[in-house]
Amino acid sequence: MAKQGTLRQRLRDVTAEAMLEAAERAMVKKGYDKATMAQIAAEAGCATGTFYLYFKNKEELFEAIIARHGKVLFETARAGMETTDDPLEKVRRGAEGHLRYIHQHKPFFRLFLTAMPMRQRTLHAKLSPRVRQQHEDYSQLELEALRAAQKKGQVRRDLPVELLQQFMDAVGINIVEEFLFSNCKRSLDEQMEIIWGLITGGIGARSSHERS
Amino acid sequence: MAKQGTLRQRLRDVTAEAMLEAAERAMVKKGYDKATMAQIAAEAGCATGTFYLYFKNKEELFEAIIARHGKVLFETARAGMETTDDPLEKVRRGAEGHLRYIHQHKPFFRLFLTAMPMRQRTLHAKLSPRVRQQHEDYSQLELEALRAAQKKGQVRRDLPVELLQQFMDAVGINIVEEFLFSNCKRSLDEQMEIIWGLITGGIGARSSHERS
Amino acid sequence: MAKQGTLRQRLRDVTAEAMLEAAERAMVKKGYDKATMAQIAAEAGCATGTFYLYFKNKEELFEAIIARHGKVLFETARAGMETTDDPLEKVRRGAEGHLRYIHQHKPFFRLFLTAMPMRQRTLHAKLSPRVRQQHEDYSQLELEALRAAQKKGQVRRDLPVELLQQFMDAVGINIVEEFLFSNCKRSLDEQMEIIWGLITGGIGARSSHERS
Amino acid sequence: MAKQGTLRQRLRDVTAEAMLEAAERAMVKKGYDKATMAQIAAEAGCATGTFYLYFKNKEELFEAIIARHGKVLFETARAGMETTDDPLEKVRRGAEGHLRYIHQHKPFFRLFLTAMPMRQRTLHAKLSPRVRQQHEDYSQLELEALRAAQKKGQVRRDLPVELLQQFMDAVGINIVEEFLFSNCKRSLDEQMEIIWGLITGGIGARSSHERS
DNA sequence: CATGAATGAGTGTTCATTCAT
DNA sequence: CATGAATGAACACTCATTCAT
Repeated sequence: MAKQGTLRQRLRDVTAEAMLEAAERAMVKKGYDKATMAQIAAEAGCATGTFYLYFKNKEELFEAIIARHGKVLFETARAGMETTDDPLEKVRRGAEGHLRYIHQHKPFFRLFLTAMPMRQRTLHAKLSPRVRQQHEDYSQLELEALRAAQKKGQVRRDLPVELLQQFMDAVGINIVEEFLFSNCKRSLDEQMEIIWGLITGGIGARSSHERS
Repeated sequence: MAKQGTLRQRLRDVTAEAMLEAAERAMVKKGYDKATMAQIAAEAGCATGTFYLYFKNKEELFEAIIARHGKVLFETARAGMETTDDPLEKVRRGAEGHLRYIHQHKPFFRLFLTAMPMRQRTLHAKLSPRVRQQHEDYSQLELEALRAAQKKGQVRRDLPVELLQQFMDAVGINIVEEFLFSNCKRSLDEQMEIIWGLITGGIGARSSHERS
Repeated sequence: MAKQGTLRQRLRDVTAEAMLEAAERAMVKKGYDKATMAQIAAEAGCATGTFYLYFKNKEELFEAIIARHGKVLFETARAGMETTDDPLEKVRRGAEGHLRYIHQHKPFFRLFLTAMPMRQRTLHAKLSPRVRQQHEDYSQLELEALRAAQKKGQVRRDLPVELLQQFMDAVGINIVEEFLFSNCKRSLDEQMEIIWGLITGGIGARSSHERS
Repeated sequence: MAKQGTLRQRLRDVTAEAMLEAAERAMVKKGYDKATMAQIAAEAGCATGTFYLYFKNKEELFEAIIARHGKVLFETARAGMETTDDPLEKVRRGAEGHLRYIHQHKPFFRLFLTAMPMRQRTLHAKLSPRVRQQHEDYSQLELEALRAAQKKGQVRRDLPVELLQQFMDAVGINIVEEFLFSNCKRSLDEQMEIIWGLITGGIGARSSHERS
């Protein structure tokens, strides 16, 4: 019974995964609102009703798609952070992880930025609890690194870390948005360098500069 | 005839103005998509059909709302720029003008950022030609100021002014977005100081720093 | 008072006439349903409301247009009949009068056949009483002529005149319809000859044939 | 799979058939334009949306109704033609087939003649390709029969067969229209005899008469 | 589990008609 | 008489969701 349950569960997950992929494809093609459940089902090669066995409604379906990316995104970023001990470099590698993942999934992020169904684009938006948690966790790690960097004098001390983080997010997200929607020809590494240059300027060890 | 035309025109404008206000109120309340023409009309205290005497359709109605704000927004910003001759200060005052206006019209900008109907959130989005032009014009002024600032060594020279501007927009928009959607208690001036601090860091006269 | 009334009446008629012409132009251009009262008013160079001072509603406006043509059409046909004493020739000249008038007002008749608003195309349709009467009157004259022709052995006697008339109408109307809607290059006289040839065949003095 | 497909298809056809019948009933009652989709759905005992699973829109729904009748109408007429070898008799039986079918479906033909949605009443009107083809095919057969009849001296030779056919259509359609809209008490056979009598007169072997 | 036919509430838009000025 | 701004009922069509099979 237990084994069967597990097997069932595994099958269920595989199916759900396939459906998410199909739904993402359809939504990327048409946009969230204009992708009808019928089209999504056609893309998945199953009946409309079937989706409702796996997801409560269209919105939750989209949230699941987001969650699926969110999980990998934050895992990647966290993994990046752990490849070094230097606080500021931690932050940079985390950011780079983000950027790299987004780069590899441009169409989805275009969809995400463009068509969030709840129309709440802020980072604090009401995402699915799972993603929210993932974001929260990553956020904590980043804050810790920023605090350490402050201690080491790598970043300015006159502003709270929360604000520095907010600034980083702002720069990151919006510049990435530019890169996503414009036909940016710059390579990933060039982009990263530019973004990081700007961020460093903003959060950099100002006090020391000012002193000098 | 001319006078009558003027009178008619004036009445028309007053009515259109009132309708725009009502529509804005309704959309702010419900969001662009969910605010039905019926609700909007109710808010304006007139019949549905009446709106179609003044605006071709729902989308143009929204564009008119945007244009109405856009006009004042950019005029304010431009006026701010012209109160000084120092290039970098020009840029700062322009940005401050933006921020101040947005602050005074939070609900609308929440709507705007949240519910753009064409789902094109980039700054270069296809707005109504009028707004687009206004934005373009302001953009040119800002670029000129940035170039002058570069010449005077007030901002870094290693990046093209277009990129610096993009960075400023990114910071401005997204931080403002934060302020709009979170319950930010900071005063306008505090906000401006923070934003400008970060921006200055990013675009600041880096070359000299690096030399040192 | 009486004179003034007459003057007023004359002015009224002139105005109404102009409105009818304008309305016909607009409807011919767009079709009955698609010609909006606004467009019609624009064509007439007056306000929408003005039409409702002269005609109860759109349908009566159209009926008035029909009546205006009907009057002349039947007068022409009747006049034609009275230019001869031979019964069958009377009938022919009446028919020719019809055809000639229709020919000179193709656009209107296309409109009429195409877009009758009450969607009642039969000749016995509920036209405005005036036109109905005019049609009735002409019909009587034609029947009398046919009866006389029967007596003289010019047309078959085995069918009632009403049926012969019906047959004539049928041929006339539908062949004319063909001529109106197809790009018929035949001259009016050629057309008339063909139609009359067919009609003569149908109603012609059969009894003599049968004897032979 | 094939069997299932056939079963599904069969069910679909049955449903579509029922919907067509209901729609025809509703439209016959109210007229094409005034029969709303809601009323039609009520007549069919289903929801509005359901119709859109079977027909793209109201116009195609009507076209399907027409096509359904057209198919049987022309098949009946053709079958009638093939029951004899005499050319003129072929033509007569074809016409009789038409008349008989129309007689059995008076309400529909009243609707058809009254409310053609595209407002193109000519016989060459833009019907659905299927019906158009069916009409075309039958038309060809009739023309061949007329040509054969001309050769045998059964019908006049001084006019092209196309014109004779046009004449027949004209008489047929319009007389039938009369019969449909007036309260004609004549039996089908009587009607046919009359129509055929008139047609024979028009297209009859004139040349021989003229010679005599 | 899967299906897909059926649902029906919901919406933007048009336009003949009215009526205060 | 003339105006034309305002009206608001009416309608075709869509699509997320359900449920009998």
